[in-house]
Amino acid sequence: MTVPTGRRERKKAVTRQKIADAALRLFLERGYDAVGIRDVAAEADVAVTTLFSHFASKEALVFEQGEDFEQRLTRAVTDRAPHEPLIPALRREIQALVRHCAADSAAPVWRMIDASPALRDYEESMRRRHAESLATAIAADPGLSRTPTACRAIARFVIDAYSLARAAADPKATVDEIFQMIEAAWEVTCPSAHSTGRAGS
Amino acid sequence: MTVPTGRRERKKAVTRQKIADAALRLFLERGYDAVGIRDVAAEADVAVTTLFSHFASKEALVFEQGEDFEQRLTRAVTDRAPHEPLIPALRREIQALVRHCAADSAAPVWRMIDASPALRDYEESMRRRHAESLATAIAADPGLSRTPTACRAIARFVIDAYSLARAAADPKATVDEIFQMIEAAWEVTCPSAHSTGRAGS
DNA sequence: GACCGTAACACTAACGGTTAGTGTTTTGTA
DNA sequence: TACAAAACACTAACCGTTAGTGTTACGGTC
Repeated sequence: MTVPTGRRERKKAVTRQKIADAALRLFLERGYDAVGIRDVAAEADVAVTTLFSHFASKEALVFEQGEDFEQRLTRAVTDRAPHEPLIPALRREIQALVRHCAADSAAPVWRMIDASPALRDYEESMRRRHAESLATAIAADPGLSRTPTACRAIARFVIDAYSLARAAADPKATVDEIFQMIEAAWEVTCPSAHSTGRAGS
Repeated sequence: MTVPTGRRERKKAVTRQKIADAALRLFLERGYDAVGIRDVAAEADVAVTTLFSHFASKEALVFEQGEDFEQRLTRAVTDRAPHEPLIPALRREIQALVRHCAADSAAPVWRMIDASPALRDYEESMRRRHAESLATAIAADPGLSRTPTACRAIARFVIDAYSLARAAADPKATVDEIFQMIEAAWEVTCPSAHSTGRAGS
């Protein structure tokens, strides 16, 4: 039983945060590649092995924090209004996510990520996992009965939109442009014949 | 001056092939993760540094061989018949590439790749570079004047189709299904008028 | 044919991320 | 209070990769 109440949990969270803070501070100060794991561990005053018991990799020190990404996308699907069409809901969420990166107080972090190939690769492979979750969420919605392949494809396209928009000069316009394409791609997968209208349930 | 005729070039190519062969043999025998760089170097009877002067990384030992991928895609764009539409040409090429992986004598290699996260990640980040080349090729075609964003998006979608199809139970059908979506997405970017669904910004 | 610049190759040693192995302390619960 | 589990620490290593330093073999030139 035992609701994992917990002092231990709290201490663990504190240690984790201490590590994450130290890492981010050093990374922003000296640059991601110029800071070693041993530096971070020393700065956070923990052992290297302790660091790795909290974070799976060096890259995770950057990403595995308040990243709602996956949840926010799947919830944009599952929690949308009863008859709201899928694609606009996703577009709105992607817009919000992109805005959050571009104009945020956390902009230096994203500049750092863009500056390091290791971090960019890590992010992309993360996003691929997110795409799979998103595909599952879409496939699970009884209102839109599409093939698994169509769901997976659309999920990838949405992630592509995010990825391209984040690198673009005008992120907002980029999202809009790509989502027009996604909308068209989605409608053509509609099971009930095809025309402009969508079938809903 | 001097077509780089060459005994030296030949010897270099031989060494490179010797390394690649040794690597592939060991990888297939014991599994990619169970074989170290030092093992490969020893098997090929070269020094570790020599190995790395021929291949940029361990993963490159698997991929950096007869991989036409990038060229084949860009050529499918640039070398297609004068008035042949873009998307069907790309679809044909992707079909060929997927078939080549799935039913080939080289199937064990692809099974090995799918079994190793490191290799999968490497492949994906490779494909992303390929997508950029493809986008450039599409953007350079004077026959289809689309925005850079539309070109980049379509290029990504095409790569997604390849990626999803390779993992699917029925690759051919998967390519066909996703390319119907891509076709729709591409047509909606046509510069020659048509009512836009909404106003954008 | 001797000569020189260059590129391939080798060897040692190391660096940086990551993990195994082995305790030691803390903490929740019996 | 005692015990099991989990966090934490430390050493030492593994593995991919690179720097530094030579040595050798080739190709083009005089």
